[in-house]
Amino acid sequence: MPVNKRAEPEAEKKAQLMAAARQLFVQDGYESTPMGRIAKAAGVTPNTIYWYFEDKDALLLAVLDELFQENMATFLTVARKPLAEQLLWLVQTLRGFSRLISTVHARVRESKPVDQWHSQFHSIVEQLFAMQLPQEMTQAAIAAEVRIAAFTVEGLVTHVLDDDAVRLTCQQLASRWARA
Amino acid sequence: MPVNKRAEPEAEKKAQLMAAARQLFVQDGYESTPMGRIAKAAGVTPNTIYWYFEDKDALLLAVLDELFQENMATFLTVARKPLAEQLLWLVQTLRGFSRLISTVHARVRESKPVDQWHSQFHSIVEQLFAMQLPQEMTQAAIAAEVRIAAFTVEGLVTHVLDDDAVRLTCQQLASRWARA
DNA sequence: GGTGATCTTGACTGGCATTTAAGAGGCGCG
DNA sequence: CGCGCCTCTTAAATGCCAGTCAAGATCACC
Repeated sequence: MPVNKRAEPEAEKKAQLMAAARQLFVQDGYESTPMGRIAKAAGVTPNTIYWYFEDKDALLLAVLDELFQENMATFLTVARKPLAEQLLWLVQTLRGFSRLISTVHARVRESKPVDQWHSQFHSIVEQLFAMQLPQEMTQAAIAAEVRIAAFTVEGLVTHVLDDDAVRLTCQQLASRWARA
Repeated sequence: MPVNKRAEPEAEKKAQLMAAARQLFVQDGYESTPMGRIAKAAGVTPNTIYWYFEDKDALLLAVLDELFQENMATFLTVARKPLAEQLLWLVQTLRGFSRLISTVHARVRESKPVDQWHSQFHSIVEQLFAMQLPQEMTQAAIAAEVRIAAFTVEGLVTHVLDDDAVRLTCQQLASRWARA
């Protein structure tokens, strides 16, 4: 039996709420945006959000998934460029969501779903990098280098740094693999 | 005019509150420990804490300062060992306070005092590392390497990893400077 | 033993996520 | 057509928490 033949299907309403949440999460940070503000931005009352999302955490995860999918698509554009450039692209892209990145790291401890999302995100991104490192390296060395790269990216994203510092750090990081 | 000739001088009471807060912050995390619980652990009412500390933030900073001083003293023990060992020591030490590290990074955005503390901490630690890198490197390269090291340490501290992974990553990181 | 500074407390405020239960509106079936 | 049911929305309430306020209690010194 088909349900939901309303003017505005569930998926659409959900997307609206996510758009409002996303904008505020990115701009003001997850912790600093009350559900009430998201609701107002979407033109509903706070409780309505709870009909579409289990809780604030679920809303966060939905936004994270959306952002991930969008940027994964964009990544294909730079996937064949040199590693240093990919690194720089990644950092600059993530910098646009630095508050969200901080939030994820903060919430990993208290929210199992966020923890899982975070683990999966790391797995995918690290896999993507690992496969581009020189074949001569041992598995252990590759794993270590990947961690160094991942953590450096995170640091560059979450700390206040000027663009030069970011660029130089990416270059320095990549220079390691060029001559190996 | 001498004040505070009470049985329990201000400094002592402050230390008690800090001890209670520290234990709970490290164990449960700053965000998950209400002032009330700290108060109960110290045998007072929540409001008493506010006589000794401006707010929860100030209490956090006091604990951070204490931790920093204590561990800075211990650092002198390993200061002359090879860089890779210093790195490993640092990571293992900080891992004991990983929740606090996450909290600092999360709060940097909303609390100027925490931001300042964090900046100063980075300055000192990075300075300590920079001076041990090979003299032949350019200033820019040193700065970049230091950032890579600092961010890698942070990543190793705040992410869930087994000891082997931590050790291998430190070695790999340090191997860069050995042959330079 | 009174006076003022130092400390402690209970009661309160305001913000927030989330729950509960009561509505409003459309859909299909008799 | 109308009646009940599922879908959606809401107002009102709950409970937790950081922080404020104003009234005590305790002490140090005169």
